[in-house]
Amino acid sequence: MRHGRTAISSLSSPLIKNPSIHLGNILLIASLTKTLSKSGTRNLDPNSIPISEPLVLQILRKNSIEPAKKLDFFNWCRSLEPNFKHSAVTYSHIFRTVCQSGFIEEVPNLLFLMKEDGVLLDSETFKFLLDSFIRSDGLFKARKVMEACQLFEKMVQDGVRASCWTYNILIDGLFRNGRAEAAYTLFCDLKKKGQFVDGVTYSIVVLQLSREGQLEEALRLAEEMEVRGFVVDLVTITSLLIGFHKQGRWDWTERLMKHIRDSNIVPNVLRWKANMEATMRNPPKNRKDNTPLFPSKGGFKEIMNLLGSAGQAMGANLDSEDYDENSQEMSSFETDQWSSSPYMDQLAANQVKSSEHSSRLFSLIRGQRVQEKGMGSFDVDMVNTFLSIFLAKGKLSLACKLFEIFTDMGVDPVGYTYNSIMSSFVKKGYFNEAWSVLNEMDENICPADIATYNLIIQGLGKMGRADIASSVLDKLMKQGGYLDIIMYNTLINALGKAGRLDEASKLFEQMKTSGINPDVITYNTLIEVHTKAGRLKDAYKFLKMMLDAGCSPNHVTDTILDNLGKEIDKLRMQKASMVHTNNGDGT
DNA sequence: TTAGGGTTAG
Repeated sequence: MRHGRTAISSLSSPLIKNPSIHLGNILLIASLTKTLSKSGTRNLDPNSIPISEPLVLQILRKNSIEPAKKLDFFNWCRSLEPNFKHSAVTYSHIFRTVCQSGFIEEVPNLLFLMKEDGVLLDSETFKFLLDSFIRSDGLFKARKVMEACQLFEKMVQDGVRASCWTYNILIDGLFRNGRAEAAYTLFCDLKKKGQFVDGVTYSIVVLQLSREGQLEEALRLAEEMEVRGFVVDLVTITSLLIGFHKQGRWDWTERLMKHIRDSNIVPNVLRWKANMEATMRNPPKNRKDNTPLFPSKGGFKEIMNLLGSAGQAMGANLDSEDYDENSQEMSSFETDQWSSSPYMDQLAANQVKSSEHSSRLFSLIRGQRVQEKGMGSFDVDMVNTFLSIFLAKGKLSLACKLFEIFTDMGVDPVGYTYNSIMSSFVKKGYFNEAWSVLNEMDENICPADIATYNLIIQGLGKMGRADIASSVLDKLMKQGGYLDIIMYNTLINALGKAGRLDEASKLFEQMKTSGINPDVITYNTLIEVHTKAGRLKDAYKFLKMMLDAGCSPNHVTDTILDNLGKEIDKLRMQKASMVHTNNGDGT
């Protein structure tokens, strides 16, 4: 009851002047009254209900009230009387409400009001806001790097305590949003000052270096971690191992072992992997069945329809007959025969039992790390990681077997697992399989996320159906989704490969206007598709743009530029020979 | 159950 004595009924009159607010608050007042009578308030007199903080919180916590109306209510309370102030808890609530429901643009104004109310942002909410601004996990999360940076500076100025945690969100966000330079500089500065750097900070930087193929530097940092007393843990090691794998440098694991104090981790990871492979080498039961992977409820029907006649085949189950009729690519499938599969039956029938032989090898209790419990304690994320490594190597059979073991242990595959499997089907050109998984993927089992959409676009691009991609995008946008950098890059690639270079360039512009900084992949893709199309001037234009933007080329750029160089030479030769021929004619 | 590992380019 710390705030005013204003009665609700007397407040409804000024609101009527603003119809939209009025409508929202009629509902709120009704709900408020209901809440009060439920909580046993006696002699409910609408003229004497004070707006108090507990009441405000009660309203804000109600799931049945739309976020927009909560915001209306929040502002309405504030307009009641000049002295009304929301509390820190209420601000924390309203921030979560607006961020989680797509009203992130309300944040600056709310911060302003907060300052006016003399309320200081607590560090939890600070972390939450920073995270909302800079990361892009879900379909509906906004991503605004510049705003995030400004928010960060402002908060630190206002006296909110920065921590390793907040800096890590910032560094990771900068890396993920094409600002590697800024991220790395920040990391080095913090290190120099000896502040706000912990094992996770190192792990974030090691990951980025590994991704970029800068393995020497990544290893050096891992070594530095040890020297400075931070544990090189499983997450960091996994990042490095994936980097090694991508460069085909498994031999580097020895160097890694030398650097790591806990000498058991790397051997354990490798032994775990070897055991897994051995288990999978045991002849699978290979019983063919045509049971759908997932209980069918449909979904993505619209996309299937768009594909027209090709869509006929898309509902097809995993049936080996299909492959023989298809391209050469398909016939290699025979040598990498997965089992399809008793486990899938179980999955479909919702009867997942635990199996005897495999559960001893892999215990999947989330959060337990290998250094604590030895090799039986990898978590779900670890399995997903290796699944991806197998898939990237094109070992679908191994990957599917792992998937079976995984589900057999009673672990529900997460969306990521489905995305991985579909994605590698798409990469190998098994579109029917990919679409059938997609078709069966019920929104309730695993909601489609941005990665799902990304692989659809990738698949459509590979099928040479970039034309359909825009329809998929429409569907995504209608659901309130947004495009992330991977989506843009994938689309640009798909359009470029389809020879629709102007559209690709248009998308590039759109990407910049929407505040997403093109990264090295964007530029590489643009240079590559323009080179292949013989538009060398344009290719060169994008190269220049890349350097001007301060985006450093990487090893992939080298390969692409080699090709560009060759094309330019070829053109010179042609010109020279033409001149030569002309001269020859002349003499 | 709280920030980091698994999706995009050659």
